[in-house]
Order: sequence, then C-alpha cells, then structure tokens
Amino acid sequence: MTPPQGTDDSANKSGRRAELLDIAATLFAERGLRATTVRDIADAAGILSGSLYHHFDSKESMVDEILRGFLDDLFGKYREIVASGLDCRATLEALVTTSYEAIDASHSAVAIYQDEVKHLVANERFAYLSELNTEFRELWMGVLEAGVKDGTFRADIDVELAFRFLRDTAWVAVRWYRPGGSVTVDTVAKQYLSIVLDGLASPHN
Amino acid sequence: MTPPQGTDDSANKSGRRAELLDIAATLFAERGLRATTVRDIADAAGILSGSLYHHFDSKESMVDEILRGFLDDLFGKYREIVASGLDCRATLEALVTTSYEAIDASHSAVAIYQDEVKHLVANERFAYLSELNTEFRELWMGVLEAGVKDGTFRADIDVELAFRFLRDTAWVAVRWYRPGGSVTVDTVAKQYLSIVLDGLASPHN
DNA sequence: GTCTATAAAGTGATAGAC
DNA sequence: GTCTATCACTTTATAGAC
Repeated sequence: MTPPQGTDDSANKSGRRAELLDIAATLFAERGLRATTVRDIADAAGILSGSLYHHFDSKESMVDEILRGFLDDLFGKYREIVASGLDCRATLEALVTTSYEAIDASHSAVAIYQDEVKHLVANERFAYLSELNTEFRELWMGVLEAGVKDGTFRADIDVELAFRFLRDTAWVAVRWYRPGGSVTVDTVAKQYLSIVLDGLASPHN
Repeated sequence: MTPPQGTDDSANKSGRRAELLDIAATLFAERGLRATTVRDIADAAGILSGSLYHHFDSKESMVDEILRGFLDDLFGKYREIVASGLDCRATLEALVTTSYEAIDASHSAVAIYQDEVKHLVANERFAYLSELNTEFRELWMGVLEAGVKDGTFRADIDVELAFRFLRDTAWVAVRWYRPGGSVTVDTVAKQYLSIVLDGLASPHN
C-alpha cells in the first residue's frame, strides 16, 4: 500500500503531502498568508502544528511549493500557445482564455499569487517570481506589438498601458469568481474578451 | 500655537494625529495591514509604540479612520456626478475618471481598501464597507442599465459581468500606478476608457 | 505627548517519545 | 506520521512616571 518508490516524480510523494498543501492553499487564499498560522493549517488537517514539520521545512516552503506548481503549469501552456503560430487576435484570445481557465482550475494558487507577489519578491527564495513576470511581459507585449504592426489592434493606443490593462483584467476576476458556481469561466472569458476587443459602446454610435 | 478649540471639526484635531495617520496609511499600503506592527508605525514616526495609544485606541481604529475619510470623500463625489444629469456615456466617464483621481490623491487608502476589504467586512466595526459596496453597485449598475436601454451601450452584453469588469478595471491600477510618476492619472483614465468603450481591435477589421 | 516597563497572548519552529 | 512539550521571539495593549 506504500506508493511505488525509486522515482523522483513528485506526484508520488504520498497523497498526504498534496492533501496538506491543498488545505494550506485554501486557507492562505481565504485569510491571507500572514493571517494564516501553522496552527490553523494543522487544525484544518486534524493534526497538531508540530506534525506539519514532518512534511514541510517551514510555512514558507508550503507557499513556495504551491506557487511553483501552479506557475510551471501556466507558463507551459503560455509557451505552447505562442509557439503554435496562430494570428495575433487568436493568440491573445488563447492567452486570456488560458488565464481564466487557471483561475478556475487553480483558484487558491492564483489568489495567493495576486495577493502576495508584491511582498514575496523581496525574498530571495522567490526570485523566480520576478523572472516569470518578465517572461509574462515579453510574451504578452510581443503579441500586442505584432498586432498593432499588422493592423489587428488599434495603432493609436499606448501599448504599455494596453498591456497592463489586459494583464490586470485577465487576473482580477479571481477576486469574485467562484469555481463551481452558476457562471462558467468560459462565459466570463468570452464576455471579457468581447468588451476588451470590441468595446462596450454601441457600434452605430 | 495650540490649534483653536471649541469646535468639533476633525481637521482641527492637531496636525500630529493626521501626520501619524498618514504614516500608518503608507505602511499599511506598502506592507499590508497584518504585516505592519504598531512598532513599525511608531518607529517611522520617531516615537515608541506605547505613545501611539495616546492618539488612537487601537491599530484597528487607525485603519477605520483612514478608510472612512477616503470613502466619505469618494462617495460624495459619486453622488454629485449621478445627480448632475449628464448622459449615460458622460456619467460613466466621470465615474471612472473620479475613481482614477482617487487612486492618485488617496493612493494608500485605495490600496488598503483593495487589499483588505475582503477580510475587514467580517468585522462588525467595518459593516459600513458592505453598505457602501451596495451603493457603489447601484450607482454603477444604474448607469449601465440606462445606457443599454437608450442605446449608448451594446445590448448583447451581460450587464452584471460588464459591471464587474468596469469596477475592477477602475481600481486595479492602484497596484502599479505611482502618484508623481511620468504617467499622469488623466492619461491612464483616458486610455482605459478608450479601450473599455471602443475596444482594442482596429475598427476596420 | 512621550517614555519606562511590562503583561498577556500568539507565533514559527524544534526534540524526542510513541 | 503524529503527539507531547516547550523554547525563543513577537505582538497588541496598558499603567503610571515625567
């Protein structure tokens, strides 16, 4: 009944570890990193706080592991999209849709990232967050700039501000979107893309 | 040299109080509410932590006072705009522009509100945040619904999702906008309104 | 209005028994 | 893998001197 050994596959590192990480992620997202104590996590898991340290070095390690898992997955998908040779509008739509799907599939991790990245980057351990932020910027700005050049997007916009606008709108929905609710993430993504690409104003005005 | 007495005007309650509140607001916005200790605030003010309690009941009181001051001002302006009888597009533009100006003028308070409102509303003391949230929603939804009815805004959008989109885009810029920087808040507001109303896509496509 | 001094509770983390 | 027990430190807040 012990999980098979002799492999480094992290998915094998006992279900308990993943279980505890999931409980921690939920609490971190709900209450904030600082406001969630190791005792809170242990309580929610039905064990004592000291027992958590059999699985993890520190509270910080848990955060690290949660964010790395989520970001590895997300950027894998981003790189695939950009490499697939779609036109600019389709590429942008795919990037936005993938981001919304991440909000749905990794809600806690996205919430933690959005709320805490500002404070985490000051910590050397989380230097990779800055690197990924740079890659994110290059990916999205590249699509925008190519789209302005080929006439897909308006030439009179400030590309830098448009980038921030897109980045922010793609992620801020994590604040109110609830996975499993009546509004699906695909509906939200389509609506948001429709507004951001074609505008809220009636076309005949 | 003592400030004039015999009035309840809170602006008269000694410059020191406002000064301390401003120091606290800056730290709260930078580091987060929970991560900012009363010692941090006292240090920044050049006094000892115990001395802070001569001016304020608690750390929570400081937060309360910071948010109330900001929100009273903001909603005063919102109410004026809606009462002034502009058409729907102009009303929406004025609401958005006023919000961006608040990011510029009350940067710390906006940042604190955005980061902490989710956790604060659970506290009875901050019940007014929920009430103002309802008023905000009615104000903005009213403009959107009127605009859809009179043909200013597209009829094929989900008004509820459009409201969330507008609300989020109006406030999320506090995360990167820095007052006194090279980009003025008016530039940002105009760009964002242009994207949200007319869209990012080229009109001839 | 600020300082000295300190209480009372909470926090992350460790060592070793079971 | 979890518990017992506990350490070292931080945090909010108070009481009274100056």
